[in-house]
Amino acid sequence: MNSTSALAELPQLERRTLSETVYEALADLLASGRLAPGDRLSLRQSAAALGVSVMPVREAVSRLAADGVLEVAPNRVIRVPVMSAAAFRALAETRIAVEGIAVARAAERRTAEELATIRRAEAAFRAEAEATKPDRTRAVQLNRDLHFAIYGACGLGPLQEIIARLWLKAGPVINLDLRVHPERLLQGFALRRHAEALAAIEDRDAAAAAAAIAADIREAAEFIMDRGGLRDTQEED
Amino acid sequence: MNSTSALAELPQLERRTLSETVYEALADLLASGRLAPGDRLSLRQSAAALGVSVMPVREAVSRLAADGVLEVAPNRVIRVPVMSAAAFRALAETRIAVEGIAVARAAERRTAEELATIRRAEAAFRAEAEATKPDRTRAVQLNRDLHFAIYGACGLGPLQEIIARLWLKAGPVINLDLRVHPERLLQGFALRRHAEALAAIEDRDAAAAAAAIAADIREAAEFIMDRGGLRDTQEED
DNA sequence: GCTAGTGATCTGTGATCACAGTTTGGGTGA
DNA sequence: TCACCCAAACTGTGATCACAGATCACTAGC
Repeated sequence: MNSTSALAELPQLERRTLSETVYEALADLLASGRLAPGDRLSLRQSAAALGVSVMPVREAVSRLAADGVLEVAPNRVIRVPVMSAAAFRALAETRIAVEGIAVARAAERRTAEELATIRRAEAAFRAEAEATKPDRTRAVQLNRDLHFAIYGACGLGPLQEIIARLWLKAGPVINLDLRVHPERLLQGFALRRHAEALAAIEDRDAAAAAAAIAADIREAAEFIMDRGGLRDTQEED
Repeated sequence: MNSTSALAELPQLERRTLSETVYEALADLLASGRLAPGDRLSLRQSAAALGVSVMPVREAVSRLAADGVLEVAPNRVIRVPVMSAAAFRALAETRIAVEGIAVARAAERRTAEELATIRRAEAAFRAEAEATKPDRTRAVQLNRDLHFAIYGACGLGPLQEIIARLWLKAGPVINLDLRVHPERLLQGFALRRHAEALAAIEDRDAAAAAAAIAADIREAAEFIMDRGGLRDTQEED
């Protein structure tokens, strides 16, 4: 060992377990709405589809189930929870409260670089949403990127993790709705709220930023609830 | 089937898996501070101690690890995370923000019954704390009961789950400190803040209730940080 | 023609085995 | 006496097997 100082600079390469990979694959399926509320999941089938044994899938599913993103019925059936309108409303209100805190803090504490990142993310989403033929999947991803660019400036790691879990939980409902009613994208509600949030963050106006994000969340939730996008009872697919 | 109406009254008995039982056992160990930051955990030893195979322990540990309550080092060593002072501060600030929301909502929405429950919980904690020879373990449990009696009145299920996870994460640090410095209980900080919170909830004064809980959390956190209760680096036990 | 029952096949859960990587402790070398 | 090294025992991870319970298609009986 002749150059210990050089070795110290080596980045600690993270150990990726199969379980983690499977978790991310499932989480992506849920966040993008390809797994819809009520859809069932089989350990063996998922394992076969992913080319692994059931073990990693078990661990990933149990983590998702612990977060309420999946649920195992007393029949031992794994499925994406079917949220009642009341549950969805409670989730939306929780998001408004928690994400409101994050945005408010972000507005107060954002650095110039963080502001630049947020601005870029806003522009990227705007470009996609205003495109003549917007790609919904991409728009969803860019919307997520924008929100988390904002939350990333709040300076509170635990809060960001909480929000990530809330998004995972709300993801299937929101993205399923977006697949069925893509016109919501075109109405530009989100665009307006994002612009308001960006302006407020530029001005370091915490209250206005929180209000903009709250309106963004509330309008999307109300749109979905008005459309009856929530099934009160499970349907067969 | 001659009495279908009677069958309909049967309570849906929940299925308890071994993993769940193990999870609760480990969570209790962590929440009560019997597992301290830095302590290591072995799957096989835990399984042997609980009289089960490693499988249920694996699932329980993976859930705990997903919540950041346990961590698996790149060496594949499972241990209770050693929080830096900065991480602990961030956790405390997150708790102040999130639990502040819950208390504020509880103050506005609490029913008479919920208020009675909170009042009883406050009296129980006070009785234990003012006892001539208070039982620390019991006091910790009663403190937890009081806080969650309040949060239970906020009307937002997802928010309560978030707070439960935050408590699980902070539990080892706080309760370890309480074991080392039991005198904090006697100084009555918590008692005063609890009384303030109770009074504010009675008056439906959301801001005052949030301030009281914020002070409760902040004072406990500052006490711990002043005492140097946080190890920046791991120690062997 | 319709319902009740029955067996094959699926489900998740738990136990056990196999494996690669890590830690550790005892011994051997200088 | 100290440093090094090697082997045994441990670690979590993944695969496989066994099992009880649930589901579903099908058939026997009315």
